Amino acid sequence: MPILKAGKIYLENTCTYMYICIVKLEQAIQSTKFKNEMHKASLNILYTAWWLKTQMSKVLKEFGLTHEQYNVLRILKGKYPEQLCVKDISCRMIEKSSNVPRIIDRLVIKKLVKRADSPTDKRETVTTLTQAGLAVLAASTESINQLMDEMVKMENKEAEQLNVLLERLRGTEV
Amino acid sequence: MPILKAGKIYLENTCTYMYICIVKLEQAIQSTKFKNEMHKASLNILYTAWWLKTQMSKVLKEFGLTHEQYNVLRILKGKYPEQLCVKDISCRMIEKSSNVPRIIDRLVIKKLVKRADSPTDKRETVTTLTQAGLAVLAASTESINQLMDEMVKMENKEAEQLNVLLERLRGTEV
DNA sequence: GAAAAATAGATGTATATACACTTAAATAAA
DNA sequence: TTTATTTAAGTGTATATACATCTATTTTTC
Repeated sequence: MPILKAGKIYLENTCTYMYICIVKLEQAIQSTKFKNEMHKASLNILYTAWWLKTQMSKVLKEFGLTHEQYNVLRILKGKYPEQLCVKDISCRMIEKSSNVPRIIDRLVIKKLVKRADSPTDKRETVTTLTQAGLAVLAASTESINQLMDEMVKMENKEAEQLNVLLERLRGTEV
Repeated sequence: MPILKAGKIYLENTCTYMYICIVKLEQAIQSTKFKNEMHKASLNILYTAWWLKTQMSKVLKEFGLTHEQYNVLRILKGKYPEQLCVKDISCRMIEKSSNVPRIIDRLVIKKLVKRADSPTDKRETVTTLTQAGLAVLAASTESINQLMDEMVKMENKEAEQLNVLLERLRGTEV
Protein backbone atom coordinates (compact mmCIF):
# COMPACT_ATOMS: atom_id res chain seq x y z
CA MET A 1 0.00 0.00 0.00
CA PRO A 2 1.59 3.25 -1.18
CA ILE A 3 1.36 5.96 1.46
CA LEU A 4 3.16 8.78 -0.35
CA LYS A 5 4.21 9.20 -3.92
CA ALA A 6 7.67 10.50 -4.61
CA GLY A 7 7.52 13.86 -6.33
CA LYS A 8 7.25 17.51 -5.61
CA ILE A 9 4.95 19.25 -3.19
CA TYR A 10 4.03 22.91 -3.21
CA LEU A 11 4.40 24.99 -0.07
CA GLU A 12 1.80 27.75 -0.32
CA ASN A 13 3.32 29.73 2.48
CA THR A 14 6.64 30.35 0.79
CA CYS A 15 5.44 29.63 -2.75
CA THR A 16 8.18 27.09 -3.26
CA TYR A 17 8.34 23.46 -4.29
CA MET A 18 10.00 20.67 -2.37
CA TYR A 19 11.05 17.35 -3.79
CA ILE A 20 10.20 14.21 -1.90
CA CYS A 21 12.43 11.26 -2.47
CA ILE A 22 11.75 7.81 -1.14
CA VAL A 23 14.46 5.30 -0.37
CA LYS A 24 14.88 2.25 1.80
CA LEU A 25 17.77 2.25 4.24
CA GLU A 26 19.61 -0.39 2.22
CA GLN A 27 19.56 1.89 -0.81
CA ALA A 28 20.23 5.03 1.16
CA ILE A 29 23.49 3.85 2.67
CA GLN A 30 24.26 1.18 0.06
CA SER A 31 24.50 -1.58 2.58
CA THR A 32 22.63 -4.84 2.91
CA LYS A 33 24.45 -6.68 5.66
CA PHE A 34 23.71 -5.56 9.20
CA LYS A 35 24.99 -7.20 12.37
CA ASN A 36 21.41 -7.63 13.58
CA GLU A 37 18.02 -5.90 13.52
CA MET A 38 18.98 -3.65 16.41
CA HIS A 39 22.12 -2.48 14.64
CA LYS A 40 20.07 -1.83 11.54
CA ALA A 41 17.51 0.07 13.63
CA SER A 42 20.24 2.34 15.02
CA LEU A 43 21.45 3.24 11.55
CA ASN A 44 17.84 3.66 10.47
CA ILE A 45 17.22 6.15 13.29
CA LEU A 46 20.37 8.12 12.48
CA TYR A 47 19.45 8.18 8.80
CA THR A 48 15.81 9.10 9.42
CA ALA A 49 16.84 11.93 11.77
CA TRP A 50 19.19 13.28 9.11
CA TRP A 51 16.41 12.98 6.53
CA LEU A 52 13.90 14.82 8.73
CA LYS A 53 16.40 17.57 9.57
CA THR A 54 17.36 18.06 5.93
CA GLN A 55 13.76 18.40 4.75
CA MET A 56 12.93 20.78 7.58
CA SER A 57 16.07 22.86 7.05
CA LYS A 58 15.13 23.45 3.42
CA VAL A 59 11.84 24.98 4.54
CA LEU A 60 13.43 26.99 7.37
CA LYS A 61 16.02 28.41 5.01
CA GLU A 62 13.23 30.33 3.27
CA PHE A 63 12.84 32.19 6.56
CA GLY A 64 16.60 32.61 7.12
CA LEU A 65 16.54 30.19 10.03
CA THR A 66 18.62 27.16 10.90
CA HIS A 67 17.09 24.12 12.56
CA GLU A 68 18.62 25.02 15.94
CA GLN A 69 17.58 28.67 15.73
CA TYR A 70 14.04 27.48 15.03
CA ASN A 71 14.24 25.16 18.04
CA VAL A 72 15.24 28.07 20.30
CA LEU A 73 12.41 30.23 18.95
CA ARG A 74 9.88 27.44 19.62
CA ILE A 75 11.14 26.99 23.17
CA LEU A 76 10.78 30.73 23.79
CA LYS A 77 7.26 30.61 22.34
CA GLY A 78 6.34 27.81 24.73
CA LYS A 79 6.74 30.16 27.70
CA TYR A 80 5.98 33.48 25.99
CA PRO A 81 5.83 36.23 27.23
CA GLU A 82 7.97 34.85 30.05
CA GLN A 83 11.71 35.52 29.78
CA LEU A 84 13.93 32.45 29.76
CA CYS A 85 17.56 32.23 30.87
CA VAL A 86 20.14 30.32 28.84
CA LYS A 87 20.05 27.19 30.97
CA ASP A 88 16.24 26.94 30.77
CA ILE A 89 16.55 27.01 26.99
CA SER A 90 19.47 24.56 26.95
CA CYS A 91 17.66 21.92 28.97
CA ARG A 92 14.74 22.00 26.53
CA MET A 93 16.88 21.67 23.40
CA ILE A 94 16.62 18.41 21.47
CA GLU A 95 20.40 18.39 21.04
CA LYS A 96 21.62 19.13 24.54
CA SER A 97 25.13 20.16 23.61
CA SER A 98 23.99 22.99 21.37
CA ASN A 99 25.73 26.22 22.20
CA VAL A 100 22.75 28.31 23.19
CA PRO A 101 24.53 31.63 23.92
CA ARG A 102 25.89 31.76 20.39
CA ILE A 103 22.58 30.74 18.83
CA ILE A 104 20.93 33.58 20.77
CA ASP A 105 23.67 35.95 19.50
CA ARG A 106 22.56 35.27 15.94
CA LEU A 107 18.88 35.62 16.77
CA VAL A 108 19.61 38.98 18.45
CA ILE A 109 21.41 40.21 15.31
CA LYS A 110 18.33 39.24 13.28
CA LYS A 111 16.18 41.09 15.85
CA LEU A 112 14.06 37.98 16.43
CA VAL A 113 14.78 37.91 20.18
CA LYS A 114 15.73 40.42 22.87
CA ARG A 115 18.34 39.70 25.51
CA ALA A 116 18.51 41.42 28.91
CA ASP A 117 20.25 40.97 32.24
CA SER A 118 18.31 39.00 34.80
CA PRO A 119 16.97 41.18 37.62
CA THR A 120 17.24 38.38 40.19
CA ASP A 121 20.60 36.79 39.32
CA LYS A 122 23.38 38.87 37.84
CA ARG A 123 25.00 35.81 36.28
CA GLU A 124 21.97 35.13 34.14
CA THR A 125 20.79 36.74 30.94
CA VAL A 126 17.15 36.39 29.94
CA THR A 127 15.72 36.19 26.45
CA THR A 128 12.27 36.77 24.91
CA LEU A 129 10.80 36.80 21.44
CA THR A 130 10.33 40.14 19.68
CA GLN A 131 7.23 40.88 17.59
CA ALA A 132 9.34 40.05 14.52
CA GLY A 133 10.36 36.81 16.17
CA LEU A 134 6.75 35.88 16.85
CA ALA A 135 5.81 36.62 13.25
CA VAL A 136 8.69 34.67 11.71
CA LEU A 137 8.03 31.76 14.05
CA ALA A 138 4.31 31.68 13.19
CA ALA A 139 4.98 31.73 9.44
CA SER A 140 7.78 29.16 9.54
CA THR A 141 5.79 26.84 11.82
CA GLU A 142 2.93 26.93 9.34
CA SER A 143 5.28 25.83 6.56
CA ILE A 144 6.87 23.16 8.75
CA ASN A 145 3.46 21.76 9.68
CA GLN A 146 2.44 21.76 6.05
CA LEU A 147 5.64 19.95 5.12
CA MET A 148 5.07 17.33 7.82
CA ASP A 149 1.50 16.73 6.70
CA GLU A 150 2.57 16.31 3.09
CA MET A 151 5.77 14.40 3.76
CA VAL A 152 4.80 12.01 6.49
CA LYS A 153 1.57 10.12 5.99
CA MET A 154 1.38 7.85 8.96
CA GLU A 155 -1.58 6.54 10.92
CA ASN A 156 -1.90 7.95 14.41
CA LYS A 157 -1.68 4.43 15.83
CA GLU A 158 1.57 3.78 14.00
CA ALA A 159 3.12 6.98 15.28
CA GLU A 160 2.08 5.96 18.80
CA GLN A 161 3.71 2.57 18.30
CA LEU A 162 6.85 4.27 17.01
CA ASN A 163 7.00 6.45 20.11
CA VAL A 164 6.68 3.39 22.35
CA LEU A 165 9.51 1.62 20.53
CA LEU A 166 11.82 4.64 20.64
CA GLU A 167 11.28 5.00 24.39
CA ARG A 168 11.93 1.30 24.75
CA LEU A 169 15.14 1.58 22.74
CA ARG A 170 16.39 4.30 25.04
CA GLY A 171 15.50 2.09 27.97
CA THR A 172 12.64 4.17 29.28
CA GLU A 173 10.02 2.15 31.11
CA VAL A 174 6.82 2.99 29.30
CA MET B 1 9.00 -4.64 32.77
CA PRO B 2 12.35 -2.96 33.25
CA ILE B 3 14.64 -3.62 30.31
CA LEU B 4 17.73 -1.74 31.46
CA LYS B 5 18.69 -0.23 34.74
CA ALA B 6 20.18 3.23 34.70
CA GLY B 7 23.75 3.18 35.96
CA LYS B 8 27.25 2.65 34.76
CA ILE B 9 28.55 -0.05 32.47
CA TYR B 10 32.16 -1.12 32.11
CA LEU B 11 33.77 -1.27 28.68
CA GLU B 12 36.47 -3.94 28.91
CA ASN B 13 38.06 -2.90 25.66
CA THR B 14 38.99 0.58 26.76
CA CYS B 15 38.79 -0.10 30.50
CA THR B 16 36.40 2.79 30.96
CA TYR B 17 32.98 3.26 32.46
CA MET B 18 29.98 4.78 30.73
CA TYR B 19 26.94 6.14 32.43
CA ILE B 20 23.52 5.19 31.16
CA CYS B 21 20.77 7.64 31.83
CA ILE B 22 17.14 6.95 31.11
CA VAL B 23 14.61 9.64 30.31
CA LYS B 24 11.31 9.89 28.56
CA LEU B 25 11.01 12.39 25.74
CA GLU B 26 8.73 14.61 27.82
CA GLN B 27 11.42 14.89 30.49
CA ALA B 28 14.26 15.14 28.01
CA ILE B 29 12.94 18.19 26.22
CA GLN B 30 10.69 19.45 29.03
CA SER B 31 7.61 19.46 26.92
CA THR B 32 4.29 17.71 27.33
CA LYS B 33 2.15 19.23 24.63
CA PHE B 34 2.71 17.94 21.12
CA LYS B 35 0.66 18.82 18.05
CA ASN B 36 -0.05 15.14 17.45
CA GLU B 37 1.59 11.71 17.77
CA MET B 38 3.42 12.18 14.49
CA HIS B 39 4.90 15.47 15.60
CA LYS B 40 5.96 13.84 18.83
CA ALA B 41 7.48 10.94 16.88
CA SER B 42 9.58 13.35 14.81
CA LEU B 43 11.00 14.98 17.91
CA ASN B 44 11.49 11.54 19.43
CA ILE B 45 13.53 10.42 16.42
CA LEU B 46 15.68 13.56 16.47
CA TYR B 47 16.25 13.17 20.20
CA THR B 48 16.97 9.43 19.99
CA ALA B 49 19.45 10.01 17.15
CA TRP B 50 21.24 12.65 19.21
CA TRP B 51 21.26 10.27 22.20
CA LEU B 52 22.70 7.39 20.15
CA LYS B 53 25.34 9.62 18.58
CA THR B 54 26.39 11.06 21.93
CA GLN B 55 26.80 7.65 23.56
CA MET B 56 28.72 6.31 20.57
CA SER B 57 30.93 9.40 20.34
CA LYS B 58 32.03 8.95 23.95
CA VAL B 59 33.31 5.47 23.11
CA LEU B 60 34.90 6.55 19.83
CA LYS B 61 36.72 9.38 21.56
CA GLU B 62 38.81 6.79 23.39
CA PHE B 63 40.15 5.86 19.95
CA GLY B 64 40.60 9.47 18.82
CA LEU B 65 37.77 9.13 16.32
CA THR B 66 34.70 11.21 15.59
CA HIS B 67 31.41 9.60 14.63
CA GLU B 68 31.86 10.61 10.97
CA GLN B 69 35.47 9.44 10.79
CA TYR B 70 34.30 6.08 12.14
CA ASN B 71 31.56 5.98 9.52
CA VAL B 72 34.14 6.51 6.74
CA LEU B 73 36.42 3.80 8.16
CA ARG B 74 33.49 1.33 8.26
CA ILE B 75 32.56 2.11 4.67
CA LEU B 76 36.17 1.50 3.57
CA LYS B 77 36.17 -1.78 5.51
CA GLY B 78 33.03 -2.90 3.70
CA LYS B 79 34.93 -3.01 0.41
CA TYR B 80 38.45 -3.68 1.71
CA PRO B 81 40.99 -4.12 0.14
CA GLU B 82 39.27 -2.32 -2.73
CA GLN B 83 40.08 1.38 -3.09
CA LEU B 84 37.09 3.72 -2.96
CA CYS B 85 36.78 7.15 -4.53
CA VAL B 86 35.26 10.08 -2.64
CA LYS B 87 31.85 9.84 -4.28
CA ASP B 88 31.55 6.11 -3.50
CA ILE B 89 32.17 6.92 0.15
CA SER B 90 29.82 9.92 0.10
CA CYS B 91 26.87 7.99 -1.24
CA ARG B 92 27.23 5.43 1.57
CA MET B 93 27.40 7.99 4.37
CA ILE B 94 24.46 8.17 6.77
CA GLU B 95 24.58 11.96 6.63
CA LYS B 96 24.85 12.64 2.93
CA SER B 97 26.08 16.20 3.16
CA SER B 98 29.17 15.25 5.13
CA ASN B 99 32.30 16.72 3.61
CA VAL B 100 34.15 13.53 2.81
CA PRO B 101 37.38 15.04 1.35
CA ARG B 102 38.06 16.87 4.61
CA ILE B 103 37.19 13.86 6.76
CA ILE B 104 39.68 11.83 4.70
CA ASP B 105 42.27 14.61 5.21
CA ARG B 106 42.10 14.04 8.95
CA LEU B 107 42.24 10.26 8.62
CA VAL B 108 45.33 10.60 6.40
CA ILE B 109 47.05 12.75 9.04
CA LYS B 110 46.31 10.03 11.62
CA LYS B 111 47.69 7.48 9.14
CA LEU B 112 44.49 5.43 9.31
CA VAL B 113 43.90 5.64 5.54
CA LYS B 114 46.00 6.12 2.40
CA ARG B 115 44.99 8.37 -0.46
CA ALA B 116 46.20 8.01 -4.06
CA ASP B 117 45.30 9.30 -7.49
CA SER B 118 42.94 7.09 -9.42
CA PRO B 119 44.68 5.30 -12.32
CA THR B 120 41.55 5.35 -14.48
CA ASP B 121 40.19 8.85 -13.88
CA LYS B 122 42.52 11.73 -13.15
CA ARG B 123 39.74 13.66 -11.39
CA GLU B 124 39.29 10.97 -8.76
CA THR B 125 41.31 10.17 -5.70
CA VAL B 126 41.02 6.72 -4.16
CA THR B 127 41.31 5.79 -0.51
CA THR B 128 42.02 2.56 1.41
CA LEU B 129 42.51 1.59 5.03
CA THR B 130 46.07 1.20 6.34
CA GLN B 131 47.02 -1.61 8.74
CA ALA B 132 46.71 0.93 11.56
CA GLY B 133 43.27 1.88 10.25
CA LEU B 134 42.16 -1.76 10.23
CA ALA B 135 43.40 -2.23 13.80
CA VAL B 136 41.76 0.93 15.17
CA LEU B 137 38.52 0.07 13.38
CA ALA B 138 38.47 -3.48 14.77
CA ALA B 139 39.08 -2.31 18.33
CA SER B 140 36.61 0.56 18.19
CA THR B 141 33.94 -1.60 16.58
CA GLU B 142 34.31 -4.11 19.41
CA SER B 143 33.69 -1.32 21.93
CA ILE B 144 30.76 0.05 19.94
CA ASN B 145 29.15 -3.39 19.71
CA GLN B 146 29.65 -3.90 23.42
CA LEU B 147 28.09 -0.52 24.11
CA MET B 148 25.10 -1.33 21.94
CA ASP B 149 24.56 -4.69 23.63
CA GLU B 150 24.71 -3.11 27.08
CA MET B 151 22.82 0.04 26.24
CA VAL B 152 20.02 -1.18 24.05
CA LYS B 153 18.16 -4.20 25.26
CA MET B 154 15.48 -4.71 22.71
CA GLU B 155 13.83 -7.85 21.41
CA ASN B 156 14.71 -8.72 17.84
CA LYS B 157 11.04 -8.54 16.92
CA GLU B 158 10.71 -5.04 18.34
CA ALA B 159 13.75 -3.85 16.38
CA GLU B 160 12.19 -5.31 13.24
CA GLN B 161 8.95 -3.49 13.98
CA LEU B 162 10.90 -0.26 14.54
CA ASN B 163 12.61 -0.65 11.18
CA VAL B 164 9.25 -1.15 9.46
CA LEU B 165 7.82 1.98 11.09
CA LEU B 166 10.85 4.13 10.21
CA GLU B 167 10.65 3.04 6.57
CA ARG B 168 6.94 3.80 6.65
CA LEU B 169 7.59 7.24 8.12
CA ARG B 170 9.97 8.04 5.28
CA GLY B 171 7.34 6.82 2.87
CA THR B 172 9.14 3.73 1.69
CA GLU B 173 6.85 0.95 0.57
CA VAL B 174 7.87 -1.98 2.73
C1' DG C 1 37.90 16.88 -33.49
C1' DA C 2 36.33 21.20 -31.13
C1' DA C 3 32.97 23.29 -28.16
C1' DA C 4 29.63 22.53 -24.58
C1' DA C 5 28.01 20.11 -20.69
C1' DA C 6 28.65 17.20 -16.88
C1' DT C 7 31.35 15.25 -13.20
C1' DA C 8 34.90 14.72 -9.28
C1' DG C 9 36.98 16.75 -5.98
C1' DA C 10 38.85 20.69 -3.52
C1' DT C 11 38.12 25.05 -1.23
C1' DG C 12 35.76 28.98 1.16
C1' DT C 13 32.32 30.64 4.52
C1' DA C 14 28.73 30.79 8.03
C1' DT C 15 26.75 28.02 11.38
C1' DA C 16 26.68 24.24 14.63
C1' DT C 17 28.75 20.58 17.75
C1' DA C 18 31.61 18.90 21.42
C1' DC C 19 34.36 19.94 24.90
C1' DA C 20 37.65 22.48 27.73
C1' DC C 21 38.44 26.62 30.07
C1' DT C 22 37.54 31.39 32.07
C1' DT C 23 35.05 34.86 34.67
C1' DA C 24 31.66 36.66 37.60
C1' DA C 25 28.25 35.90 40.80
C1' DA C 26 25.70 33.13 44.08
C1' DT C 27 25.66 29.64 47.58
C1' DA C 28 27.71 26.64 51.04
C1' DA C 29 31.13 25.66 54.42
C1' DA C 30 34.68 26.96 57.67
C1' DT D 1 32.38 36.61 57.81
C1' DT D 2 35.72 35.02 55.10
C1' DT D 3 36.92 31.27 52.18
C1' DA D 4 35.69 27.55 49.27
C1' DT D 5 32.59 25.54 46.13
C1' DT D 6 29.17 25.63 42.78
C1' DT D 7 26.69 27.62 39.09
C1' DA D 8 25.62 30.57 34.78
C1' DA D 9 27.22 32.24 30.97
C1' DG D 10 30.59 33.31 27.75
C1' DT D 11 34.93 32.18 25.02
C1' DG D 12 38.28 29.38 22.41
C1' DT D 13 39.39 25.48 19.37
C1' DA D 14 38.94 21.45 16.43
C1' DT D 15 35.69 19.13 13.81
C1' DA D 16 31.48 18.79 11.16
C1' DT D 17 27.46 20.57 8.31
C1' DA D 18 25.34 22.95 4.54
C1' DC D 19 26.07 25.41 0.84
C1' DA D 20 28.21 27.83 -3.00
C1' DT D 21 31.98 28.21 -6.01
C1' DC D 22 36.24 26.92 -8.50
C1' DT D 23 39.39 23.92 -11.26
C1' DA D 24 40.65 20.03 -13.73
C1' DT D 25 39.02 16.35 -16.13
C1' DT D 26 35.83 13.45 -18.71
C1' DT D 27 31.88 12.85 -21.50
C1' DT D 28 28.56 14.41 -24.71
C1' DT D 29 27.04 16.80 -28.65
C1' DC D 30 27.52 18.97 -32.81
